[in-house]
Amino acid sequence: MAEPKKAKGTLTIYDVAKLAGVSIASVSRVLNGQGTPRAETRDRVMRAVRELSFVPDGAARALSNGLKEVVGVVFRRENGETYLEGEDESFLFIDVINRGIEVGARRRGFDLLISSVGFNDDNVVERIGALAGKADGLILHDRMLSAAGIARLADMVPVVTLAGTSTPASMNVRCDNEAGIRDLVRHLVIEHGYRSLGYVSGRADSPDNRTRQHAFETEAVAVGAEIDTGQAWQGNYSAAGGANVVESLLAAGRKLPRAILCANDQTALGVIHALAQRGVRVPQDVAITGFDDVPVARHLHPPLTTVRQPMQELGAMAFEILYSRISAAAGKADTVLPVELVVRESCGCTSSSAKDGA
Amino acid sequence: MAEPKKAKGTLTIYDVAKLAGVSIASVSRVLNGQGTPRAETRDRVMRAVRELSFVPDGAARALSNGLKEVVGVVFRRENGETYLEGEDESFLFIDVINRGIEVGARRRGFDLLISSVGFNDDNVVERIGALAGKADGLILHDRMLSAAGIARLADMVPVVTLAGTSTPASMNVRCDNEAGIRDLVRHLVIEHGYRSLGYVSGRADSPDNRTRQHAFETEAVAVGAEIDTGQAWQGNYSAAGGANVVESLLAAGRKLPRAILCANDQTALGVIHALAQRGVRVPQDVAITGFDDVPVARHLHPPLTTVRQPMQELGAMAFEILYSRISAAAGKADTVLPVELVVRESCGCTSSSAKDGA
DNA sequence: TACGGTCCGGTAAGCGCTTACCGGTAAGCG
DNA sequence: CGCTTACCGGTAAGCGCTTACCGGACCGTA
Repeated sequence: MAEPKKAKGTLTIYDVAKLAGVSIASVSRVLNGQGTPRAETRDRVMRAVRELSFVPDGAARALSNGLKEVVGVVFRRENGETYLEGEDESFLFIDVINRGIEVGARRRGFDLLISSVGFNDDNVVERIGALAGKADGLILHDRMLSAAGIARLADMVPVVTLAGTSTPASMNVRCDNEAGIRDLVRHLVIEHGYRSLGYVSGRADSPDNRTRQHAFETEAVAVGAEIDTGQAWQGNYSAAGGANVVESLLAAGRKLPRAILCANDQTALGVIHALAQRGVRVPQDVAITGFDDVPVARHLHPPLTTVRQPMQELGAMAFEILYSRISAAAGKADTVLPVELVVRESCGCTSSSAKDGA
Repeated sequence: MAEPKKAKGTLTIYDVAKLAGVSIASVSRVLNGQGTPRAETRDRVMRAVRELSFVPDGAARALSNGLKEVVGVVFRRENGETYLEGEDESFLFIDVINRGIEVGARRRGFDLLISSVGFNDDNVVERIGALAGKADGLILHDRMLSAAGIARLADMVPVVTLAGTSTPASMNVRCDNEAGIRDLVRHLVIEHGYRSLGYVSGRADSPDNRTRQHAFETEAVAVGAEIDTGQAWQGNYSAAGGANVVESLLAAGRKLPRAILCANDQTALGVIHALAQRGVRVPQDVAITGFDDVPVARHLHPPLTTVRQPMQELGAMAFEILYSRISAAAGKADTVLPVELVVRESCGCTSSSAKDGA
């Protein structure tokens, strides 16, 4: 406040020490709460720090401590510049997860170094590698990189992937897709007595989708329901994709199964819309379920029965796993978070029998 | 790929140098493209780097170079955990701006260190201060901190604020609110001949809002229109706030002005909705305009006449300003980006006369 | 053959911090 | 009253990198 300081940013612990009349070691100790400095020493240091608006240089601390307290987070941009309607949803997911990571990180004094990757960027691994050099570890969102790419990065720093699969070198955190689908199938078959089921899939390259589809087939067989499958059921996680599946199924004159599980809520939204257009009633003629429990799910007509994934916990957990790996060289390779069946009305339950998990 | 490396992360430039059979200086030079190493030297280094999956440590580089290549970005979370419907909009703004910052940053090899702040977090300045220690500069989104808080941070690192006002120590980037409002007022008064105007304001504490309101009053007077003002016109940037204003104006039996400017598109959305409820026709009875040009603006009934702000450019510009300050100790204190009037139909233009800027 | 000029590449210092180590002072004890 | 013990706090090394500086090798020229 008083002296004309040197060129901003050149302020070091030496300046503080000089002003406080102590050694740099004392300044460092006070700042980090190490040792047991005398009250007077502490005061003098604190006063000098305040006077100078001193903040210790993160790079120097990192170098000395071997800990940057920074975690790199990488996600995929849907496309270059503009944002489409449908994109909001996945955007929101990413944000909620990142928020979870941030909450977990803050608890340990870490900050988030964020980088997004476009669909057809090149040198992605190199770019993320550079990021890795500035962080203690990396969290990679869904569908970022090939297994080989992940392995290369995992060679440099600890890596946690989300909703993927763990590799020898990287750890993974995901939600319990199997349990979610299993609960859905059982609810539909055992409680409602539906005998025929269909599954509108998500993007073919998504591990989450593959897991869900596989769980669907396995569980349906286990409870003795018929399933309708095939290329016609291929969606892509979007409402448009879901509507398409219904259109082409109907156009081909196929009889719809009694209940249709959708890969995610967006898809269910499209399916319900397309069905309504054709005069098919939900749930009287066909029961529909989603997956995710996005905010609008409860406002659909009928309110959507779905599976809630704990997105924010997912992020927080991803950080925690990474952190334990960073600080203790140990971390669970594959972590599965529980999901929750949210029964509303699109499955055929009535608002009185449905217990909305909200 | 072959040797059992030392504990991951302990890999240094010395390891690379040893494997390549050169000195650390050569490794560094090759990695940074300095000097003119022989082709053979370069090859040996590159091969060793690849073999070891080496990435130079960012902290050490930063310490040595005096440049971290990291910019801190701070924004405000609307509230703790859940996300409300209306929040999406501002969320999106933040994301688009951040995306702009990222684009600008990438060009210079910088990454984004991101931190969000809750409404009633405490020690905000301390927390951001810690962030500042890990970054070369800070970009603060709208309405984060008091001027004093900003000043304290600006004492530590270069600071750019968005949509605020510059202080002696910090720089600011914003859109040209005055011009936007001026264009709107002129269009309504001069081209359409409306003689009475109203302005539904945004949050009272928003610099953007204050600027817009002031420009509205000034310009309306300048072109000789009557204006209706007062407490009744206080909105809060939300659709609900806009609807509220209309409700209470109507409930009080006040005659509406011929045209109403809204502080932002969200507000206009609420206003149009409330008006429709009461049977007031837009634009036949009352013309409405927004501000921002959010994606839905063109899909409203009638399509909304508004002002487009170059959000992504805003972010990119903020970074560029900050960067010039970091690298050359100079940066424009106050930067104003041009906006664009987007004439659609809610002002009374017809789709043929309106030239949609999309 | 000898000498000057180029060009590479190695050696070492230093970036700002943390902390092991050690020395000095004061209090406790015999 | 002198010696041990404890407690603070200072000195200096070292974290992994960049780069100024310098020396050696090789070329060209006389």
